[in-house]
Amino acid sequence: MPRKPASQTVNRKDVLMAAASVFQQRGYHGATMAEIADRLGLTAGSLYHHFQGKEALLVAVLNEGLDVVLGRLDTIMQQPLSPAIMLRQMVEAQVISVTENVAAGAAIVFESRTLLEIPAARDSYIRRRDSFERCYRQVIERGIACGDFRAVDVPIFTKALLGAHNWISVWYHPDGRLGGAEIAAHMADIWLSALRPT
Amino acid sequence: MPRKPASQTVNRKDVLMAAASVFQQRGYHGATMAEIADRLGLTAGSLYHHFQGKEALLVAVLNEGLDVVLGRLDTIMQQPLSPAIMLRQMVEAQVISVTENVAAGAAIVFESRTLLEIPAARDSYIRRRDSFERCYRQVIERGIACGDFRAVDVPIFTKALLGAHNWISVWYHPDGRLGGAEIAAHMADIWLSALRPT
DNA sequence: CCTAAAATCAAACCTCAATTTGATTAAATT
DNA sequence: AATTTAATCAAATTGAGGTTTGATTTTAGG
Repeated sequence: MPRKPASQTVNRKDVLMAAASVFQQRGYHGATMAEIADRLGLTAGSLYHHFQGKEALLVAVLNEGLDVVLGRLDTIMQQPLSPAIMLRQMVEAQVISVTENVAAGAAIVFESRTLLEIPAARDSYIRRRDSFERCYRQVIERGIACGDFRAVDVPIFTKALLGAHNWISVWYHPDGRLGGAEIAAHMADIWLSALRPT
Repeated sequence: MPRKPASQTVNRKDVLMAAASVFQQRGYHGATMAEIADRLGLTAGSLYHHFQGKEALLVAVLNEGLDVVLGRLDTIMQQPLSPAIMLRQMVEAQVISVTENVAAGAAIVFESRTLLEIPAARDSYIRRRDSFERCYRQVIERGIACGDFRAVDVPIFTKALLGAHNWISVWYHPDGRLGGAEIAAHMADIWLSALRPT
C-alpha cells in the first residue's frame, strides 16, 4: 500500500477554508467529505482528525465567518459617529468582508437554513444573526430621529440592504471590473442616497 | 396489501408546488422524493409517473417560476412609460410575484446554482436569467440618459436591486406585518429615492 | 536512536434515498 | 360488462457518501 508523499500537515483554518469553498460550490448537502479532503490533499477519513464530522464543519464555517463581520461592526458601532458616517463604515466593513472571503460569505447566505436545523448550533446563531440586523436598524433609526435621513420603513429598508449585500457573494469575482472597496463605496452611496432627505 | 383511499389524482402543478415547497425548506440536495410525495399523499415511486426524476422537477420549478416573472416584466417593458414609472412597475411586478409564490422564488434564488450543473437546462436558463437582468439595466440607463435618474454604476445598482428582491423570499411571511403589495411599494420607493437626481 | 503523540491512509461498514419493477386499482371508453 | 389506459402502491435494487476502524507514517522530544 503506497503512502502519501508526506505533505505538510493541514491546520484548522485550511480545513475550514476548503469546506467553505466546497459548500459555496455545491451547497452543504451537495458537498462531499471526499471533495473537501481532495482540496487539502487528504482522504475523507482523515478529516475526522480535525473535525467531528460534516455538521461540525458547517457550524464552524458559519460561526467563524459571522464572527469576522460582527466583530468589525461592533468596533464601528462603539465609535461616536454621525449616522451617515457610521452607516457608510458599516456597509464598507460588511461588503469588504464578503469580498475578502466569498466562500464563507456564500456559505452564510446559502446554508444558514441548514444550520438552523442543528439544535446545538441554532439558538446562538439566531441570536448573533439578529444582533447583526439590529445594528443596521439602530443606526438608520437614529439617522431618521435626528433628521439626517428621510423616514423610511426601517425593517424593510434593512432587509433590502442586507439582501443586496448578501447577494454580492453570488456575483463577486476577485478579477472582476471592480474590487471589494469600490463595490463597497457604491453600495454605501446607494443606501445614503436612498436615505437622503428630500 | 392495503390500497390507498383513492384520493383525487394529482396534476402537474400540484407536483411542482410540492416540489418547490420542499426545495425551499430543505434545498435541492436535502429534499427527498419521499417528502415531496408525502405532501401530495403519494409514495416516492409514484412521482415518476409525473416527472422523469428529481432533476426534472428542479428544472421545471425553476423554469416555470422564472417564466412568470419574465412574462410580467416583458409586458411592462413594451409599454411607453417614463423610466421612473416603468421601473416602479417592474419592481412591483417582481416583488409581488415573489410574495405570491415564495417557494418558487426561494427555489430560484437558492437552487439556480444546482440547475447550472445540469447541462441540458443550463444554457437556456442562463440566457433568460441574463435577459431578466438586462431589463433592469436598460430602464436605469434610459433614466440616467434622459436625466431623470442620477448617474450610478448601473451593473452594481442592478445587482443591489436584484439581491434585495431575491432576499424577500427568505424573510417574507404571508401573515407578516406587510403584504406583498406594500413591500413592493417600499422597495420601489427605495430604488427611486436612490436614483433621484441631487 | 527511541518512543509517543499526531496525522494520515485504505478499506470496510452502514445508512439513506433515488430509482426500478411488477402488481393493483380506478376511470374512461366502448 | 369488458377493455384499455392512467395512477398508484409495495418492495427490491442500487449507488453514493458519511463515518468507523485498524494499520502506517511522520514528527517532536528526550
